[in-house]
Amino acid sequence: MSEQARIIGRGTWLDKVANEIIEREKRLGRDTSLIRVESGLGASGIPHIGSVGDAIRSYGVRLALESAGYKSELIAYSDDFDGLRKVPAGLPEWLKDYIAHPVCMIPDPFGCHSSYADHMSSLLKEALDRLGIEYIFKSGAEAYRSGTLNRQIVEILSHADKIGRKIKEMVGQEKYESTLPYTPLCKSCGRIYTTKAKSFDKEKRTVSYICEGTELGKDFLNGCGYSGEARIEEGLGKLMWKVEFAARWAALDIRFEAYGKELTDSVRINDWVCENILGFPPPYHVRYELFQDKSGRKLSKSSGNLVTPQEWLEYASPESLRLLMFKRIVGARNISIDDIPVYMDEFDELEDYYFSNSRDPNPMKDAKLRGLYEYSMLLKVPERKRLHVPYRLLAELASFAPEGKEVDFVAKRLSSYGIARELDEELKKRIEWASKWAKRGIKEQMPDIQINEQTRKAIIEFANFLPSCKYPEEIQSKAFEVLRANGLAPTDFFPVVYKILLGVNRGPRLGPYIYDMGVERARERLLRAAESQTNN
RNA sequence: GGGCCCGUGGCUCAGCCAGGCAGAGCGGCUGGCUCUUAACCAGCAUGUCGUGGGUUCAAAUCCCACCGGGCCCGCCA
Repeated sequence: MSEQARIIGRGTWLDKVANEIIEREKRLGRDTSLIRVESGLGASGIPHIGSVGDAIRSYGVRLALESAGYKSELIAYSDDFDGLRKVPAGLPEWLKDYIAHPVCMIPDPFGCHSSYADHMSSLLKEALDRLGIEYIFKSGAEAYRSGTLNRQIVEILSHADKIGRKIKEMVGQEKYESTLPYTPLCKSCGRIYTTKAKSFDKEKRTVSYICEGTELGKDFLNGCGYSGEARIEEGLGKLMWKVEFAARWAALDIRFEAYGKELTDSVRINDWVCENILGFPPPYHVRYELFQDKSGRKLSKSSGNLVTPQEWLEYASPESLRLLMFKRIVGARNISIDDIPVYMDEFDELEDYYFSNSRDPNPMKDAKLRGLYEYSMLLKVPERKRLHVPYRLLAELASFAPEGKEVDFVAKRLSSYGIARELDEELKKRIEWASKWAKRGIKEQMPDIQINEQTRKAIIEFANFLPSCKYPEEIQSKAFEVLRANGLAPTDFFPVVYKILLGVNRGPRLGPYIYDMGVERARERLLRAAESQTNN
């Protein structure tokens, strides 16, 4: 119990993992002058929040290793030589002609990058850059081309029978008892996966193959019938997934890699291959749950619940996303863009804690909270607390701010509430995030309003008076003047006005609001609404 | 067939990985401020922490079994 009470590093799971890696490396007696960690970058589809999550977490482990006094670096390895398995939802139909072609050899459907893979991994790299994640980029295709994996490929192919039997034993898959775990790029049709590797010539370092087709999903994909030989040195072929990680780990000297739970079996086999065929103790692993939407379903483009890092960073700070990933590794997380305010405020709370004088009575929790903050800031802690304004307040204010004037409008409000006196860059960014969030996906539609004759008269009268108003209070007074003159109660009048201007039946004090949005514009909106009712 | 996750106030969830008085936001309700309207202020929650066992001085948290919901693997990558 006393040894359990020891605080490791900064008290987070990142420190615990780093510590376990270090202990293990010492036990193995390996050189620890550089502890390299890896994260895979998928290149077969639009990157979602989980793809960057893997990299963010790996980078966190890197920081924790360095924090413990060990040099470390993160390799971001792009699977750009994988074949396209299906056309992702939302991408052009013509891509189906490229099924089973390596994604690095498919044209970019968006037309802005040199290939499909380049486009996808650029999105990922851009997100990582914005998140302050440092990494060394490696392209899988380039690794094959340059011979990085040659030694491992030869070892694996030389022991293919042994590996095939082991795979059968471990997961029951029989395929590799009769096929080499290597898929050459067909010299005739340019596809991988459709080729079946028949035999390996260790002397010539070639694989002979026939392009005979393969099952992909539910369909069978016909081969082109070509048969030929692939030389390992040319890099025109790749290892199958059940053994590819192992080759990478050994070739790049990887000591840690996290993985999502769907890869469990694959990692088990790769670990075995790494250890027993390549003689390299496999990296230390942590397994994490996949990110799901609020109803517990998998995030996917076709379900329309995809959360991309780009989207997140449009509405929220990089540190909020880093916090989400660092907070814990265990358990599943249901995430949704709707919850952005929660994550933003959570970060502010953590920052408040960090800079406050009160301490959690449990030293471990205290350490963890402080550590979590430091890691979320990538260990670059500011001098003092930044200004915190509840995200929902910003969003609320921005939601009825006149279009294009959100920042000024919200800043003015905050100032009048005494929350924030001046508008600095930090606050400006926050307002922009909250404002985009609040206004996301709203369709410009005239709300369905019932206006009775009395109210319509009052609204028209009020609207026509607006252009002559010079002060907010003038507008406010006029509103009451008009509604009384027409024998209306405030509840007959205001909700309708708000509904027309904002789409909801409540809102900010009317005078200043109309003043801010512009009297001409308000007049036009009110008249249009009042008149459209006449026609019904 | 194998593995995993989730189940906490009306709703959405945090807390669980390193046990220490059951929490937050939203919604709702009451009152204040306001020329009724956003914001703001004060107040309001008798919660089987899915169920049943176990460990412990102490369990939402750790262990076992079960129930309900969901996911992954068992093609391929």
